[in-house]
Amino acid sequence: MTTRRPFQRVGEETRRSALIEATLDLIAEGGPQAATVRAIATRAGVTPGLIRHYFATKEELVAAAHETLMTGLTEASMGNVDDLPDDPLARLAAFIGNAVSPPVTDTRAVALWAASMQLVPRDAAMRAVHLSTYLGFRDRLETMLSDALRSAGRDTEDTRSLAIACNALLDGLWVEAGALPDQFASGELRSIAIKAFSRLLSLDLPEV
Amino acid sequence: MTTRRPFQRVGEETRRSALIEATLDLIAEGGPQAATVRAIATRAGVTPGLIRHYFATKEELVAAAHETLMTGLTEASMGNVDDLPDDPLARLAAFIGNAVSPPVTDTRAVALWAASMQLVPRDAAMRAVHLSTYLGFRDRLETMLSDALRSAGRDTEDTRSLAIACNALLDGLWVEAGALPDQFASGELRSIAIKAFSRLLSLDLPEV
DNA sequence: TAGCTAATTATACGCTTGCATAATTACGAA
DNA sequence: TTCGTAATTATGCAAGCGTATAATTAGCTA
Repeated sequence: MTTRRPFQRVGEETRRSALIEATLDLIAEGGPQAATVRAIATRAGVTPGLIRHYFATKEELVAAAHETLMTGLTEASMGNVDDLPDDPLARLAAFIGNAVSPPVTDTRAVALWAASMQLVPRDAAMRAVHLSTYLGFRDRLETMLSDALRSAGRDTEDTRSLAIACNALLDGLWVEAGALPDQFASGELRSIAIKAFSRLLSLDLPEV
Repeated sequence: MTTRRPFQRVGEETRRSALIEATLDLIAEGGPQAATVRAIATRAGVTPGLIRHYFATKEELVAAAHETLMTGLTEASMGNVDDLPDDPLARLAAFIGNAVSPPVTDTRAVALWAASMQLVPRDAAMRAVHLSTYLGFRDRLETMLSDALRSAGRDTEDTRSLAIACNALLDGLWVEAGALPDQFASGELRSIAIKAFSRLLSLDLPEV
């Protein structure tokens, strides 16, 4: 008679997030191929079958992991912006600074994001999550942009186009910061981002 | 007695590039995991064993495909810029337009780029390649930027910072164009890019 | 025309994968 | 305290993977 592995029952939310965390860790370390059902289960301290109990398919688990990651990044970019005084320019500047500085610019996060981007074109669930998180970030940015422009008496701008460009700028800086952290002095990207936004918007954003 | 599949002998270069093309096509259509040895062989019109004859390992084939693609991308971004009249603004505008339009903005290019980005943080060789191609592109861009600024009598700008920002902007737009092609109207990104550059540089770049 | 050799096909092996399903057990409810 | 049930483990399967190796054949050379 062989002894069965002992286990504890844990709340559903705890288990789901443990599985998601394990998935993110594995992808960050070894790319998407490393995140096999068995490896995820081991990392999460459970057996593979349990994954099936919480996620109908592995695809579903990976999509959930991606959503968790991206939502976390957006929140980290928001940082303490909500606590700032009600100055649209200062708030926008703070948001920009957060988005291109640690902990948002994290090697692990960029690697994870890159891994996800591989799946986006092919996987409908991933594409849906990517679209919604992308638009979520961009919409937040667009709101701040139009607030800032309005506060300067310029409310006739094409904020959609501006938001697309600004979002792309932040994305690009974020990727390079994560991929080549040694190429940029500490704070250099923040300064570059603020200056670029100032010129893009023809606004004088505060550097600190 | 079963009949063996008839075949033709073809030059080595032809076979290699056929296999590389098949690999790129498959990744474009179904992501990296769709590019199996068997699928690649079928697409290239040969049997799987032949791959082993030209590439010691599948990894080697994928690396060759990656190099082929990236080389082609750089060339496509340059496009016909060299044939243009010697107007720095027009040349810069053409370069920008190319970088955010088909065929540069291609799903398979973005997917492959993402695949390599994910290796960059933990693979020294990939990091070196990424750094050199990144800097190569950025340096080319910086040259065009300073040419354009000088032609407008503004040669005191911090072109390094500008190039970093402009490069990030192009990268971000390029990625989104490849990841979410349906989110942007045809030519929209080109127009957005030109306008954004115009404001970033305080130059009036031609839209066509 | 004959023969040699490299290009190509054919076959098979060992692993890993995701997923289904059956067996068990922890733990709250009664 | 007992019991029911949902959470968890255990087992297995079918398919697909990359790769190794043997068998064939196309096409050049002499």
